[in-house]
Amino acid sequence: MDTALDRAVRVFRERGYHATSIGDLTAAMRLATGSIYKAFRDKHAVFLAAFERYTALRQEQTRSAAARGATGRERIRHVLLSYVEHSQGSEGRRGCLVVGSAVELSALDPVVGARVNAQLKSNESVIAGLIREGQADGSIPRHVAADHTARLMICITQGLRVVGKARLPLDGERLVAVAMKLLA
Amino acid sequence: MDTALDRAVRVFRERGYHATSIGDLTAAMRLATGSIYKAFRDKHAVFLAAFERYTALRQEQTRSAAARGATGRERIRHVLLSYVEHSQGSEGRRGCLVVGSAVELSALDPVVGARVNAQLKSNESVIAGLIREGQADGSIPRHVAADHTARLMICITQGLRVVGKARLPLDGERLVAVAMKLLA
DNA sequence: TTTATTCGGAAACGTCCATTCCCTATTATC
DNA sequence: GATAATAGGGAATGGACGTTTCCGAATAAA
Repeated sequence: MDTALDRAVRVFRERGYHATSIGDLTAAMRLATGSIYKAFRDKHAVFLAAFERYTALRQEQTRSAAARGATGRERIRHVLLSYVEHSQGSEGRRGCLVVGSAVELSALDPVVGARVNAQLKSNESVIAGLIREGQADGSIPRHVAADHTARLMICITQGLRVVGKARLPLDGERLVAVAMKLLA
Repeated sequence: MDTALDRAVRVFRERGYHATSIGDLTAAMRLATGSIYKAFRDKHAVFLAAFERYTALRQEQTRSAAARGATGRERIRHVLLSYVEHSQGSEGRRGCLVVGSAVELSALDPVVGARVNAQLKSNESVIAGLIREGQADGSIPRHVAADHTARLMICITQGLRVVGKARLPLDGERLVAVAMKLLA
């Protein structure tokens, strides 16, 4: 079931919600129509489950990226680098389910809207936490405004996914080097 | 016809492409079905025309925002401020047609994909031009990498639209103040 | 006044979609 | 070994969508 959901995640990331038909889902999930409707109430429920699974996976990936750094500053650098990597190439073209949901559904679907909002806030507080960590360990100056800088970094990460989906090439090292000025 | 197209822009921004039915368009454009199909080949053509009109309008708005500043640096500040303003409140909830198209259509619709790509590159070169302008007038240090900084700023602007659509509040002055560190 | 033409409106059509229903294996229970 | 229960597959259905076509009104030309 989880592998079927992973396949659903993939389709929703590529096509978005409305452009994904039940036929697309049956093909991708290798499940017949009836089986999908036995496991989920409707298409919307499949999407919500896929969204949940996607965010859990991404949170884990971000966590492990952060763990690659020793200081708060280095942790943020690795998180940003990881975002750039995920926004590039075939993975980038596949897109981010959070960004996709925010753009396509957030305004008209309160349930999805709430989850997107919660996810962005959660990501933001992770970044803000890393900034404060860096200020505690001395790798980030005290005068950096943790909250506003974190919010701007969220904008950068979400923007990276948009730009990546549009196939603009992203030079990870250089881009992140510029972004790190925000922590000066 | 142009006012009808403006109304189409509005619907597409709010609902995206796939969630907008011809019925939505007739209601918004105050045109009957037959009239729309007399003016445009199909729904896709309406969307393309709306996209064209939207980008023209936004380009003009950005231009006039830039004109509010005296130096290259100040021009960029006003452009960023203008983006934050447009990403907030009801205008923000309405969304950006470029971001929406990038996320929803770019990967599967080559025509739209090309236009989105071109639009992003155009915006990026405007920013890069302003950075070089600032370097010429002394308001921006020479060591700033115009191209990479411009690309990162595009990420910020596109990310702002995503975050704005998700209804996170944006403190324009503070956010832009942080972003201006990229020009240090 | 009559004819030709253009423009907008609305009904009609065929397709595709989400959802339901029913059938068939397979597993568990007695 | 027979039966009940469950899970999966696939055809059927009702509705909505994009598109086409036809009709009437208004305008311009003769």
